[in-house]
Amino acid sequence: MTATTLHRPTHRDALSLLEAAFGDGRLVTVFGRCTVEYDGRASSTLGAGDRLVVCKPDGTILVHTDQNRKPVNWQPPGCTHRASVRDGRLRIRSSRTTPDETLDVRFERLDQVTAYEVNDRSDLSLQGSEEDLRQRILEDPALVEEGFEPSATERETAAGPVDIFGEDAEGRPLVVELKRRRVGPSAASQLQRYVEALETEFAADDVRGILVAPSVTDRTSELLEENGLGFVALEPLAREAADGAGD
Amino acid sequence: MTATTLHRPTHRDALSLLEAAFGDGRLVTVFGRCTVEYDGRASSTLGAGDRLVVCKPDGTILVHTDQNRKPVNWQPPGCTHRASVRDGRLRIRSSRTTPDETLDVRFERLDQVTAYEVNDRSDLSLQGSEEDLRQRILEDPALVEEGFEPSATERETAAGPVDIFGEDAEGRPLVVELKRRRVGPSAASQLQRYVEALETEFAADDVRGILVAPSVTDRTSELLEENGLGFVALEPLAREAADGAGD
DNA sequence: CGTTGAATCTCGACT
DNA sequence: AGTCGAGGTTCAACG
Repeated sequence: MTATTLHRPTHRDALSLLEAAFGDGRLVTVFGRCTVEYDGRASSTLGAGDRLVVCKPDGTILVHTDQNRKPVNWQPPGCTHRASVRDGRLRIRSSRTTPDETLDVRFERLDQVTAYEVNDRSDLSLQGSEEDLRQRILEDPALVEEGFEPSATERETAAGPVDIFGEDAEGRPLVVELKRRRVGPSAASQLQRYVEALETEFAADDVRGILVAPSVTDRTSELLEENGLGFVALEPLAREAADGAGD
Repeated sequence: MTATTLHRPTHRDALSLLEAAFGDGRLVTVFGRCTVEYDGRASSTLGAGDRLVVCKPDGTILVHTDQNRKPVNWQPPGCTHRASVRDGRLRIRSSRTTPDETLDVRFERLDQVTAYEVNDRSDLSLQGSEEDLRQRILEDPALVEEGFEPSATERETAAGPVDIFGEDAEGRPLVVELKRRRVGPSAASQLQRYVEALETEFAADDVRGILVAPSVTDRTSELLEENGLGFVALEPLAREAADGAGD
């Protein structure tokens, strides 16, 4: 039996299932009317309402309403779940240290409690990250510029590490800043700081900077021009139709 | 009845409940063995495993494994859920446009399907945010410095909007940058850019900058000194024991 | 441990 | 719809 369910259980019966499930590594969902209090890095209170509470065997707890991707309250992995009954009401408390944080869920009404046995050894395979973009360019540096020769990634500068560092066709230092999606002015000023840091380091004034991203905002485009920085439109994934690539 | 549950249903019975629930705004959970494919801003594939799938009436879909706070796959609010049966297997597809994104969940085994009616009008009350820190300072500007007189929040500069702008006891322009938690060098350079932008704007060289945060890293402290910027240790919430406030 | 930076960031606010 | 900035960001990598 991979799923054990109680419908409209008493708070004590719910407690029994929760304690058993916490003990043997099952994932638990509780649906009902509850209030939630959190105290830790910040603090919050949430009045009564119907919510889906998910307790994972790794110590994660999620409180979901009928809206939004983000849980309205939560605890990260590594927390300790404890269930109890106070004044005849089920309470789930999840806490951790460093930092000290506590989440309290008090149920006024229980609609359903379920414990699931989970078997999942499969890992997610994701494409389209900034890392993919880096790989793409290192395999074919001409995507940035004909004659570009990368010499290092994550090279340290006084302004922080740069994504790709190398030389252009004429032997000038070239800094490449990567962004996996459309970027604003912050990326341009970050690139400018790298260029300035390297010009100081080399006591030179011919360090070049190129921003590689799918597209940039208008203001960013101005900033790049003002600072003599370049831009190359490139997406982390090669698309069949390069429809909205240029901007 | 706020919760309707099917145990080990046929894929067709599950489809019926899903279609009904999607139609009348219920929240649905499906637990079973499934594969997941995503394509949109990035793309991913996930092999077969046991997962909890949550479909919210606002168009959110979450695929949770037994680990981590983050769903292994998801779609944000505003998506359209569609359920179907192909080759005798339940499939849930959630998609949207701008950007084009699709999530496909195919079930090999169904353990449980539940539809919940959710009533939740309660709003979260959160304390300890940067907004709280701003309030604290505007109510008592001396927390930053004796004689500080704020004149504007979110004042625009060439380097972007500054958190709090005003004058010090001697009438010099003063920029305050707020951070709700311990900060790194980026906050210091951001503040420096504000000061420089305002010195250009005023054609002056006496613009001051103060960083307000619970604490700063060592390197950041150096950066602040180098640039003649100030630092005030302050937390968004007044704590009973100001234990780790100074740094 | 803390520190750093990406993320299918999410989310709200504002233009 | 696009842009911007905060977040109890989360998360993994690295020192």
